[in-house]
Amino acid sequence: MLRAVPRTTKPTPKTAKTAKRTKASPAQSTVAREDYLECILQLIQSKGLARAVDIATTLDIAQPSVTAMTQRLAAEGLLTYEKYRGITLTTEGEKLASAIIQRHQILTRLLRHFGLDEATIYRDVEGMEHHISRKTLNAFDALTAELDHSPALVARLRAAML
Amino acid sequence: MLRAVPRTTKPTPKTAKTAKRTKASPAQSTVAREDYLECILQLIQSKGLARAVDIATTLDIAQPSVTAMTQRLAAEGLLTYEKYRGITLTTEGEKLASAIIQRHQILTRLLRHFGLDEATIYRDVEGMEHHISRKTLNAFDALTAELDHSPALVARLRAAML
DNA sequence: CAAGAAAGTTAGACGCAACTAAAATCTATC
DNA sequence: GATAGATTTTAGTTGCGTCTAACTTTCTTG
Repeated sequence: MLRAVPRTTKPTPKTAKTAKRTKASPAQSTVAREDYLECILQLIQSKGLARAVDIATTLDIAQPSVTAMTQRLAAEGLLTYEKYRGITLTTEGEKLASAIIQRHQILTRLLRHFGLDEATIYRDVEGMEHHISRKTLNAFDALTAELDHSPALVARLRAAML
Repeated sequence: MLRAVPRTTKPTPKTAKTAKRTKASPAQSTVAREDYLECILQLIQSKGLARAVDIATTLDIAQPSVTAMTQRLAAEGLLTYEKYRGITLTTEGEKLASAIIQRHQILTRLLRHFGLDEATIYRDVEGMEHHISRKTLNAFDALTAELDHSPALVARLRAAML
């Protein structure tokens, strides 16, 4: 049984937060959106076009979900889309997608220095990539450059990880 | 107008995926869950108890949301909870929360080496922490140790970031 | 060029995690 | 010990991103 606790802990300093929650602005860049854009640009680059089937397979989601998201992205001006026809990224969408892919690569290059298995690298990058600021990304990029030409450092690192 | 595209791109090698989507297992550790656990343990450590008001303030969410999540976490055996009384972490919940906090600290220590503003560090850590494997975390930890006693390396890094 | 197969879409539903408004309970104080 | 104020919970919605089933359109192939 838990005993009730006196409420006299302190007047609860409400210092922490001010912003009252950003009521879902229209074209907010969410995780799923970024995954779709990344996938779409990659398909276009590798196959010349991005089909719903392939997007669904790559992202491991059902096809109707692709249609739904495609329509959202179109409404937000990130891609052009015509029923039963094809998908094209707008200039804005392509710029965004490129940035996403670049971010993905920066992260991947960094993690590769640690001698992790590719599956782990992939999962972690997939997870982290949507939450990294440009500033931190720059730091990771610089770090990767250092590791690139410091085999000794990399060796020490890997040794310390065991 | 978009022209339809011939479907002869290739038989679409379905190599990518096999697992058919893990239908939401009962006690899956999601981002929100981890945020709550982290917050609860920190409140307990700093104030001696975790009240719903404080959790709500800290996480910047409404109080009813705290109640809802508290009940879920209780149902999953991560905490003990009695209506209108208090919250206690179970052994399992506390272990999990500790790991989450440790992960948070490892990430924070790494990012601090890059000379970023605290707000950026905090946001990025908050974002990334839920998506990093133990393996990568170990690497980050080793990396931090290296940076700790290599001011020259840190200096080169920061210079490269400008 | 007419099936049949493949791809895409619509419709309807669900789970998560949040919200507001209103009710219930607890604490403190007179 | 009653009651005002703080805290917590219930009830009812919402939006996102997913799903399945069923339907439509497009492509391929004999």
